[in-house]
Amino acid sequence: MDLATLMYVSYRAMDERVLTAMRAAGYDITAAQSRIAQRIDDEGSRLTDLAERAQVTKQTASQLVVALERQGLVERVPDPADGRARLIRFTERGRAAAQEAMQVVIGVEQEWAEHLGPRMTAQLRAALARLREVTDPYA
Amino acid sequence: MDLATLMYVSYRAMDERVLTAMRAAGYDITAAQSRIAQRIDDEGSRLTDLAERAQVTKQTASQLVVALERQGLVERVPDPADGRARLIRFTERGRAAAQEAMQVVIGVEQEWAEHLGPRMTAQLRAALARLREVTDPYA
DNA sequence: TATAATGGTCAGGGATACTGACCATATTGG
DNA sequence: CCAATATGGTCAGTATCCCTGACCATTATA
Repeated sequence: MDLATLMYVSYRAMDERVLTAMRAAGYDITAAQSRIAQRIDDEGSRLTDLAERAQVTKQTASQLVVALERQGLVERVPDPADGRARLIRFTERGRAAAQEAMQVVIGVEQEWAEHLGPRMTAQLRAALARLREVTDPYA
Repeated sequence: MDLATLMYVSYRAMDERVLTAMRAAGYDITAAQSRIAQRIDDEGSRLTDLAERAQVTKQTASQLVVALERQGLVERVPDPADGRARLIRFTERGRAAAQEAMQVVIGVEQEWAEHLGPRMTAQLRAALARLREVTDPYA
């Protein structure tokens, strides 16, 4: 099995775990919404930036933000620095959700670390970080 | 950045490379179609098995197979062992496409290996394979 | 100040993937 | 041996994702 497929398998497993946990916690969120939400800065982010970071068009990003907004997880406020722009930022509820999701990620990573052992875990992280240098267009 | 997201970044880069190359070679294939096609055995596979391996419903798998069939990449033949089932297998053109895709994957992996060096590449593969033991429901 | 660039939205469409209902063939328990 | 159940697939309908193209408002630039 090639490296990319191996990565996909585990990525997908994580995704599944996080979404299941979030649904159990009462958040009706999807994978794509989560990928956008993960990229919102604490001070708020512009749609264009979110789109670029998530590697989707701004139209797609906009749609996902609308969905997050409908669930009361984010809000859009005017950007004081630019009359055209609006800042997307977490609501209280959104921040709580983000933290909850992060807890799940940390938990799953701990499970993984237990299975791999500390040495292999460190090697995995180092290799992936290094690989990112040539695979992440927005690094 | 968490491990799963790091994996997603590189997985996605590979995906992009393969699809771009395939389109350049005249195959009008999508990522989802490719994920199904990758799982077709040389002797042919049943829809249900493909669906399970790709972790989608059989309805979704069926739809993707139809798309591959329309492009002349796969064909469906009755399964001699079971009157209900049909075997999905590559056509000549499909086999050629699969090989072409494999070449691209190998090429990209070589690029990655050059960036990481042989030691880190081996560590990455070993760690991912090990991780798969706890993340792949159909391993 | 006219032109171009940037931040976003609206409209429309194709692909992906799901649930639910259903049919045909195989398998199994009585 | 046959009724009940399981399995392999299809059909229909729908939500989400993500795209292209067209467009508007504001900002930056020549």
